[in-house]
Amino acid sequence: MEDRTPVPPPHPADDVTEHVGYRLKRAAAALRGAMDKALREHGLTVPQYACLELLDQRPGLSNAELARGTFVTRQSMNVVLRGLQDAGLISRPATTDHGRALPAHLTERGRERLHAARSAVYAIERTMVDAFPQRRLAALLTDLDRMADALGG
Amino acid sequence: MEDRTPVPPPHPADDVTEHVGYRLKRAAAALRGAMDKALREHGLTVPQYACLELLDQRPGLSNAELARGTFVTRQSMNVVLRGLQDAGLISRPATTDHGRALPAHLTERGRERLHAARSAVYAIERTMVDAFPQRRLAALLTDLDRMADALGG
DNA sequence: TCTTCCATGTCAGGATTTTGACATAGGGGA
DNA sequence: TCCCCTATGTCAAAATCCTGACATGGAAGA
Repeated sequence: MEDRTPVPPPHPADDVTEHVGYRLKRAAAALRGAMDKALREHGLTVPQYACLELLDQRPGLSNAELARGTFVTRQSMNVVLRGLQDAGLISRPATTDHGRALPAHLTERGRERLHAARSAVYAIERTMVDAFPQRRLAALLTDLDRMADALGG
Repeated sequence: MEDRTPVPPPHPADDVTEHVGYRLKRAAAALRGAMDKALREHGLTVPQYACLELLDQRPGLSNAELARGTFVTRQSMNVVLRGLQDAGLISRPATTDHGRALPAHLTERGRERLHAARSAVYAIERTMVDAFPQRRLAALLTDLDRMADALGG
């Protein structure tokens, strides 16, 4: 169709705020802020919630796997897990008979806390999705993924 | 309480990785990582680069204004500015005759450093944009903005 | 004028995250 | 078997960022 792009229009924009990176950062910052505020009322931080959510869907994940799933380092996830463990929201065996990875699991308290916080987070998700035409949702998701893939995410 | 949701169609996905928030976080993390790696070769951090870029387009911005423009707190931007000032990349008057805001400006060294780093960052931007159909770029930008606006960004 | 309010710059403290490093466990070849 | 390579968990130190707080400058209104 209109492959009529004589000049490189991707982003010759003279204004940084027109760049994809800037918009992405802005949206991510807004999301982070909203989640941070909402989760504070449930006594959770964003990484903690992400960890619980991941463990709920895929029980038995190890520290390193959780770190990759939440886009932080192993070391960061390690302190997050300790916090959750001290709060009694997850459990981890002290040793394992095979390998080094220690599988983590939600406790009953962890499940309850997650379910309580989830509604608040879902409301935020809903707010985001309702902010633009729904027919574009699928495209948005795939485009975000493609960008991440292209950057080696 | 809440009447049970008749239908949660936006994203009834059972998998967290299907959520907009997750994708957004993933893309932002990938971008951050790529920029971090590229800018390190130029002796800059991501916030430092963002600050220089903003100052190049809008000279005279104050600490608080830069903070809002880069989505960090005033305090964080303050240490960033000190670092840039110590490195001789920006200049800030010690006092002002009117008000409290201290207008910052790029030095010649700052401009040179920015121009050098800019090419690396633009290459990343290009990689992102080329990862999806070009006709969707405008929609993506506006949708990201709408999400941020909806969340109070 | 004076008083209230908001924005700004800055300090102090703590929380979070990262970088760097090390030892261990397991798999795959030579 | 032995060696190499990768992955994992963990420690230590530093960097980064945020929350809370305070004092100042200016504007708006009584």
